[in-house]
Amino acid sequence: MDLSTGRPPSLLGLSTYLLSLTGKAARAGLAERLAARGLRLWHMATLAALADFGPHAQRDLATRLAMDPSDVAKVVDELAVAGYVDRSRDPGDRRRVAVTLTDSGRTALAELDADARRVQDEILAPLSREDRLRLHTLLRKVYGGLGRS
Amino acid sequence: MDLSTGRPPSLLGLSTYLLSLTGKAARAGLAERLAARGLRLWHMATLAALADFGPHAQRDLATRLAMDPSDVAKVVDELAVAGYVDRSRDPGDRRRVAVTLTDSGRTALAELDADARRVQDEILAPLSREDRLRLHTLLRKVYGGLGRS
DNA sequence: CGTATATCAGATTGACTGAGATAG
DNA sequence: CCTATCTCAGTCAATCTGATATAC
Repeated sequence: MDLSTGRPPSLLGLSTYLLSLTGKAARAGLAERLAARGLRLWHMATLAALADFGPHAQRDLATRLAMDPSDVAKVVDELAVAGYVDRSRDPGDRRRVAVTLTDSGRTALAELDADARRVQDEILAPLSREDRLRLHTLLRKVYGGLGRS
Repeated sequence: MDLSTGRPPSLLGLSTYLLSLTGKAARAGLAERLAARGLRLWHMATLAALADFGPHAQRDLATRLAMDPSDVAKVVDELAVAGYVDRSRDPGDRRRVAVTLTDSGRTALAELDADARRVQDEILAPLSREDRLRLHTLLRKVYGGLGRS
């Protein structure tokens, strides 16, 4: 049995299969780096949302990142324990918990972003600078169309 | 709180993040179609491997598709129950179980492939024909580089 | 009273681990 | 005796459900 030819060509002919494989590799690569810091992907996404848009209620974090509200509670709790975010009750609506990025959190995010770019450099190593730009543009278009149909 | 701006721009600037999102959408879309037929992604991948390369020992299927041998046992068993594959002991090495695609399996695979192409058309809807070819070429390059470093 | 937010416990799923049975 | 294949039971992590407490 010759396995040198690798995966089924009929699957490799599907762009969506390639998207799935490369996306999984990207995800796994970054997850591994984050794990070395005791964090997971949701932690980084949450910090990024706070850095880009300022304080959020937890419900709004869930909406923005398409994550489950019950998981937000846990992730935010872990970030608070690490000192990366502060939590405080919204005085105007005491059901809501305002989550704010700390200076320590901002510093950590910068390191996570550097990690992410290192992983990206590894994953996209076969592409020239121009190819990387082209790929990014195409993926943005595809991303923009998700959630319709 | 304005959530209309969506996900964090600092993440959307990462091609690997976009790969992860679009890959997940592709995976979920196909998984949904397969679920309607009582199948999962591994079932299709297994059928495709058998169609492209002929009969495999289960160990070789695991190697080719990078799937866990213990999961192969279950997937192949389910495919056998559905009548899509036949199992028989290899006379030359009676440890090995030769898995062969049946006519019924080949017919089913053709339908699954049609499903996959429909999902792909939805996912890649924002792209022109030329863009789709470009994307495919770029993804093949990226795929070809996976597993080094 | 009905709805929204946050939180928790538990179900579910996919991927992986370890051990045993059979064969080389 | 050691290794390879197949199989099963169980673990682990990520995701999602349901229920509860509090506030609007």
